[in-house]
Amino acid sequence: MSGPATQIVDDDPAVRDALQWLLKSRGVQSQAWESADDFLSSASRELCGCLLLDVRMPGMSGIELFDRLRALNCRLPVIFLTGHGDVPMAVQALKDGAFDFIEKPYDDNALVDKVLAALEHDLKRCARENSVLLVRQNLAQLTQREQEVMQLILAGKLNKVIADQLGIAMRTVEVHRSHIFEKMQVRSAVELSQVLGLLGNKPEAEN
Amino acid sequence: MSGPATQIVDDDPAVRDALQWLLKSRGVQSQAWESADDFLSSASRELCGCLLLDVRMPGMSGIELFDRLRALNCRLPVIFLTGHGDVPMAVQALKDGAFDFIEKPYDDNALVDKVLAALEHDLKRCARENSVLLVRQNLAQLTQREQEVMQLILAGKLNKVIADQLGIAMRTVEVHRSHIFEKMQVRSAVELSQVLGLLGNKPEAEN
DNA sequence: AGCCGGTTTGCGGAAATCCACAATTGGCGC
DNA sequence: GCGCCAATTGTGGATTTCCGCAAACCGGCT
Repeated sequence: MSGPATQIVDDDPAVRDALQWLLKSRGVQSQAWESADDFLSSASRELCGCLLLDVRMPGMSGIELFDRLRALNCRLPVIFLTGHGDVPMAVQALKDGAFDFIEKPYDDNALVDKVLAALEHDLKRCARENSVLLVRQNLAQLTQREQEVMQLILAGKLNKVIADQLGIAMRTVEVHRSHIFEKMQVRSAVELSQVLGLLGNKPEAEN
Repeated sequence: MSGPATQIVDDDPAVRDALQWLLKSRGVQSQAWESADDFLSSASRELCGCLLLDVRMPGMSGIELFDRLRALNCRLPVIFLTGHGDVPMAVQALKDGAFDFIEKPYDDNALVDKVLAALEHDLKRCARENSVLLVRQNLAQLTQREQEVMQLILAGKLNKVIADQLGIAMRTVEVHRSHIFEKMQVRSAVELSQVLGLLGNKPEAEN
């Protein structure tokens, strides 16, 4: 559980050892896996850090593992490693959201730099992810009715209008309103809209 | 000025003609330029569409032109074309925000698809850009004082508190407030915060 | 039946917002 | 100096928000 670590997936034991040794020498923790299935079945999807994936492996390829993880809503930054990379493959991987794409043989310093960049990137991502999660949790404990009222509040409507529109008394709207603020841990409609603004805005959308 | 068009920059006349013919046959307007300098000096930076850049050219390379444009705050999607592309170059270009990277010889259909994707992408970008521009214009006509007050409003503070903090009467704050809403073309603090939320959220951040 | 939580409503008052009307001050340009 | 504009303030009233206190209804669970 500790800090951010690098997950290495490569079928070649020599490569795994070399990478682990290299990273360890630079103070980067890492775990290594022999195959994509191995990683998928054992690793937590909640972790923070980055992935170093070999493209060509027996069984599931690195690319396929990447796709699987994205489908599983795992946003860990992925650095591909390949000895037979071609341009179209690299381009596709990057456009699909891979963090980097490195050809073997790799330069030690360059690789470490990219890993460090990925780790730093993921720290920010995790921070964002966590605040988004918090907001979602707050949002989840809102009643159906409260969510309706919230929508109307965010639409900038006055309590009076909301009451009319929902066919209820203004007082009721006021009660909902205060419950919403309480559960969402904000103290004004402005804060509410700002907090909610975090949800729709992923700084990294596919280009 | 018409609709979105593709700007082609390639030193080889045969390639330019082939591309223009290909695009025209698919209903895509295009303009061609012989060199990066040529394009830079003649083309408007306000247009909408996409760029098709040859990487290797006498004088300024496509990559360099790309960097120049980014420095000039031009966000047009760029598709690189190259006959001697290597993986690191493609990766760097994509990480720097290029839209795509195609090797020559290219497949006609694939290239057109990518161009169309870029054009569609740019339509959305332009739409976003325009609304952002509008907001900026509104923001620009706010007085110094009004901007200060706006910040405090967005911080969720009450008029009374704002008045204290700025050392002015509450009435003055109210006046500023109404001026702000008027100039920003919104009718409540909630709308204001939503409109302002558009500014900080570029869907495309560098990875 | 009894309890609980969501939804609803009313009353009444404190606080805040919104606004029209009115006015003063100070800087800037013609 | 005069006009213009930003910034400032005041008065007073209409409207809205915010809240505590109280209570009713209903569906689900024990």
